[in-house]
Amino acid sequence: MKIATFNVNGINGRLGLLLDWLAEAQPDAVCLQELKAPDEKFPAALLEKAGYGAVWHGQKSWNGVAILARGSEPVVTRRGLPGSPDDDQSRYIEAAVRGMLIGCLYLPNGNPAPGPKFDYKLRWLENLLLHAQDLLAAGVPAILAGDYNVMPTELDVYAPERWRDDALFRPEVRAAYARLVDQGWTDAVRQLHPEERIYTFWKYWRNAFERDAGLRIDHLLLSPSLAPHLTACGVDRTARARDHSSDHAAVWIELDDPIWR
DNA sequence: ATGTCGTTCGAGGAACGA
Repeated sequence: MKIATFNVNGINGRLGLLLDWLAEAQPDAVCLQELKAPDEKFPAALLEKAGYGAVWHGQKSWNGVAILARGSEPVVTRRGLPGSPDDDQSRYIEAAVRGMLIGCLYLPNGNPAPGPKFDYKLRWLENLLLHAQDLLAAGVPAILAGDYNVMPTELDVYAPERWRDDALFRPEVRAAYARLVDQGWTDAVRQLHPEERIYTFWKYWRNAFERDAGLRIDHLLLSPSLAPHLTACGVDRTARARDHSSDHAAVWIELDDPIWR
């Protein structure tokens, strides 16, 4: 079973790109972030035509997350993280897909730091950690995938010294990410490629992609029951290389158990 | 400090978030 995460940076503005990528990559399940579209403008019919059932949690202008499943309808288990009823930003959706629970998240950027946006990011992280702990306690096969807006280590940044004070790399957020992983989650890409420089995002500015001046901020975390089934992973750079692409590439993993095919 | 996008509002291009 192939599961991917892709920050599309505007689902309607990049619909052609998304459909091309789906046809080419053929993922079984996909987490999408930054839809930048309200619920009523989610292109469900076109995705259905492409063979994907979908659930979504939209928002006008900003944020917005969705989960796609090839040949089936994801069953929503929650929209928004528990413990944050006053959070009006659409950044989390969770659904059951083929016997596993998929949490799709778009963590706050948090810049400028320090400041209220950074505080919001830290609060959001703490809520995520609480929920992630509950998922592990429930013992279900689960995956938490999305745009974390966190580079976990120096290996995940093309120029660590320049990002030291950025909200995506500050010690507080790296520590929170490390605590999340320490709960028992497996960072899939790092598990298979512990030493390799792998990026998933490149700014639009200054030919960052061409220079490979990137960041690894899109992650797929696997619960203990899923981690042993991880067989492969990758970053799809071809879509990022196209004109008018998202600033993120899609990241995918492959799980081997026939139960999940 | 800079640069580049998508989106909104509202009718051209600025503001905002990333």
